[in-house]
Amino acid sequence: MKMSGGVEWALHCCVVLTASHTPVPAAKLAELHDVSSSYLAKQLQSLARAGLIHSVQGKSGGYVLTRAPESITLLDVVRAVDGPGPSFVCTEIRQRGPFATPADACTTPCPVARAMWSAEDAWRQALAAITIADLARDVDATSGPEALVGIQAWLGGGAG
Amino acid sequence: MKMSGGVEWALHCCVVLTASHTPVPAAKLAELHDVSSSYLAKQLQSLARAGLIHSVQGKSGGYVLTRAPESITLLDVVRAVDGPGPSFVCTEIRQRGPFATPADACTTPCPVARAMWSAEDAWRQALAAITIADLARDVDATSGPEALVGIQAWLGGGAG
DNA sequence: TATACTCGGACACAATGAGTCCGAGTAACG
DNA sequence: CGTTACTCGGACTCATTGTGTCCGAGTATA
Repeated sequence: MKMSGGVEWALHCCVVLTASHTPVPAAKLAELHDVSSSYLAKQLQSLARAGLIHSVQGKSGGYVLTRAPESITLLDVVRAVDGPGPSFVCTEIRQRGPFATPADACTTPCPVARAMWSAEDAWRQALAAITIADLARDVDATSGPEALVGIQAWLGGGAG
Repeated sequence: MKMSGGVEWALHCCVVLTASHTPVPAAKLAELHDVSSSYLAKQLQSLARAGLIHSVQGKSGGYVLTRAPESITLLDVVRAVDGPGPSFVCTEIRQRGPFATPADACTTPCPVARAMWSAEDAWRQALAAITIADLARDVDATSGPEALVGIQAWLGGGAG
């Protein structure tokens, strides 16, 4: 199992967007993180499609958070970028082979699938308990408050 | 994020192996589940490499569980088949770009990675709390005890 | 009205998972 | 004791998905 690397980029972008109330172009976010601008655009599009960020077109356009950072959870971002479906998919092999369980008896999901999904639920619950605001606070504590302030100024100014 | 489909097969095989104390060939497990014998062999090899099942070669060989079903957790199987590494990988983008965090300040992991890994830990913890014996018990309750008994007889007998 | 800048989706490439195959080794059997 | 038939084990090929790139449509600005 391997999570899409775009999730990391998207999360960092959300944290950075916390520091700006004016639209930030994708190119600027890409330069800030030193990643491919074209590919980052794809992740931002996913976030926009999910309604987490709003796209502003035109000359001084870019992306802005639609909600308060406190009301955007990691689960929202992961679902938007990595897809909403479950990672474990049940192919119902219990209904195949010489000892296939008859379809009548399959009113409840396969026990194997139930177990795997319960673990996934624990994962999602943990993700839903953390917000972008929590991350921003944590970054502040780790790198010092001056870091986000400097980024904020850089985002506002036109220079690279 | 997508989990390897082989995990499902491996789990079902472990449950089935619960019903037999004599070696079961991979071909028989494949026929029982109506899946590709060649591909299932790969998953069984992963389980054997991880020490969860023991391979017996020769004419009446096959696979047997090495430990009691109560002491084999879903996490063991998932780690064996799907790989032990974390699904979220941190590329340390905080150390890149114009506002890169200096390496000196990176004594602790990136806050983003910490959050994602904590969620993964919750997932692993949930998987570690469920054993193959639990699954077998659940299958018994769902499909009736006669199912596993029939399979047991079929595994022992030579007929298809 | 012209312009320059933005996003958005459509287009290639690479890595990983899915599936297959044949050879090495071993226990049973004559 | 030799033969045989059956087993696992690893090496190979193909399909799918993620990664990365590109150009065109649209809009606020000057």
